[in-house]
Amino acid sequence: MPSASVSPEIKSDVDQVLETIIYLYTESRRITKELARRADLTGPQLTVVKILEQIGDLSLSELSERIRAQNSTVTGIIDRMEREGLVVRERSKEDRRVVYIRLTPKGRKLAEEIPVEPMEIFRNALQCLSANETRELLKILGKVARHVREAVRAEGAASARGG
Amino acid sequence: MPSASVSPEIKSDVDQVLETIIYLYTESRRITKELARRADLTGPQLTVVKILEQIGDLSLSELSERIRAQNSTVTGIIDRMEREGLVVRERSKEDRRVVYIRLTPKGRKLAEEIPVEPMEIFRNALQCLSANETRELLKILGKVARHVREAVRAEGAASARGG
DNA sequence: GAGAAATATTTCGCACGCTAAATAATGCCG
DNA sequence: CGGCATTATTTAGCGTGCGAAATATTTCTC
Repeated sequence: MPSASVSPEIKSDVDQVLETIIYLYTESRRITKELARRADLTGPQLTVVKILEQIGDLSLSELSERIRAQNSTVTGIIDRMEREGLVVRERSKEDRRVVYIRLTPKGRKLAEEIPVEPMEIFRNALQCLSANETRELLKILGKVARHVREAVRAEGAASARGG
Repeated sequence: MPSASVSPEIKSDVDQVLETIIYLYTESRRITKELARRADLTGPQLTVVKILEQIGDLSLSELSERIRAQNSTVTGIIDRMEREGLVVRERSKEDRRVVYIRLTPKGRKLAEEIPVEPMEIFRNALQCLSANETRELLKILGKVARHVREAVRAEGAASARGG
């Protein structure tokens, strides 16, 4: 997890914002992992179980998209979950390239036993803000994200020219 | 990277904030990785090289703390960097338990060739905000972080009682 | 000053997470 | 119909990332 805060002593507001975002993100992962551990799952496995519980069967690609990971990554996660008897793979009848991932009864039972959604603590913390604050936060963060997106595009163009 | 946005259709402000934070974080990692790739480095390796360039020699523990990773993780990163001749390990004379990590000339040269700090794009985007917006952002994010910390403490206490 | 507790690093085993290449099945176009 | 690009998934190889145990060294304590 690279974060590279090079001079931790005198921190500008900007660096503090960075720091806080990194804290919030890593903490949310840590929480997911901790919740998962209680059910003998890993973080990503808990995420998968909860998604399948709420949405139903998904193809591997759909699942990958949901959890923002590559297909090859999810293949591995599903391999291990299948080994543990939490899910099964089922080839689609319509398109035999597609594999659906389905919770087994064991997987479903386990999902039900974990009432808290992975991001719950994080979400609760955000709900402690007033509606105004939330809107303001969203507005400002949105602006930052927009600038990052632009910079990324510019960066991409520069390197395409040979950066 | 578990993110579990279960219903992507109707998103509340809260979920959008979450989404944006995740976007900003993952994007900042992607950018580090892309910058690194141009110098035949990995993301964490670039981070290490830049930290050592700016701060000087660090013990493995100090380095771990900087990049917010476990010692065992950093041991691996340094192993590979040493193999590539970018850094050397040197045992401390005062405390022979301690290992200092030092850039080789090759490593230093490489660091100098990468002028952009890993988080530069991200930092620039934040600097596009007005001073007021930055303060406001910091204030609100700080509040969120405080609530998360409290929730985490409460959570910890609950599980200690047998959660 | 010897044994115990503490500290710094490494080793081990496992689970992501990525890219590139391989495999399998579908659709398209002449 | 036959080949060919496209799409879905898996395989292979590598680099993190973590926790627990092992190792080496220092410090503390009696």
